Amino acid sequence: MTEDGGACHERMEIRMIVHIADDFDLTRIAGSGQCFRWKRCPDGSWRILHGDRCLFVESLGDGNYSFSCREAEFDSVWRDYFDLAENYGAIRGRIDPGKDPFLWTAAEQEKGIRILRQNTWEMLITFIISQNRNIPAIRGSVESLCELCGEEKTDCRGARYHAFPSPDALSALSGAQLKDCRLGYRCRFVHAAAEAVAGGKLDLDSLRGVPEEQACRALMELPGVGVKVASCVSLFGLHNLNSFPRDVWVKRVLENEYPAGYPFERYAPYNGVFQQYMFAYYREKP
DNA sequence: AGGCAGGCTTTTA
DNA sequence: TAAAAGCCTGCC
Repeated sequence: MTEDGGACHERMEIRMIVHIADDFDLTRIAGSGQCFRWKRCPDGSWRILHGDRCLFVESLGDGNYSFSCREAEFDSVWRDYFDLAENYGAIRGRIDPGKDPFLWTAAEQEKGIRILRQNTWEMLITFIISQNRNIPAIRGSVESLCELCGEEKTDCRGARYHAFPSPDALSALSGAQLKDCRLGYRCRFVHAAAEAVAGGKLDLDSLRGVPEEQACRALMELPGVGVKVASCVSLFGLHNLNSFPRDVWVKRVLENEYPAGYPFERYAPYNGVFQQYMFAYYREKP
């Protein structure tokens, strides 16, 4: 039907249609500051990189989505990545608009966000990089790292991409190479984290399922990992939905909207989900 | 002892 | 020029 601007190379991608009745807004997830390797394609689909995999997802409306994978891969990889077993509508339903109008508005406005189950190692490096930087700058550095030492792959549309670097690949980089990724003073933090994980001193898999506070303590033994970065790794990499990262925006929310204190007990064990609504909502506010 | 100011690299708006 | 999904050090 419509020509592709003359650049219509044949697509070999497999497509399957998935119906998702629960919250699932690709644009909001992409903008929520938890993933830095999603890219919107000119055709409106999203290219999503996860580990060494690449997926294209597109919203078709009415809760239907096109996924560029077979059912087996959807079931074994992406259902988990998108946390589709969790009911985010029900989590939002725990907010009483009368008791907490601010959080209710934030959640209503940012409806569609989910907490992705991302790779713990990738989250550790990404959030070490994130400190004192805005989201576009974080994206740039992560992408540079991946191009520098991530395995080169080809996606189902024939384009090249780089997987996130392995701990070994990253720990093998020289200081000068890391500097080229515009990491600044975070260079030594990234290198130390890569050495710790590659050398087996820090076993990220062993942190799964352990209490959030214990996991954060272990992460904070790394230089450059404080409370904020550790809680991001806990929430986005270990999927501890009660972890509550306090960045500058969330601190503003707590100061401005909850001067008498925020009711953490009321929202356990989903404090991290509500944190995402508040973060995204406040960041977009004029 | 624990709370706080200042510094740190670079990009973005 | 200030601020950015912060952390570390040194000082009191």
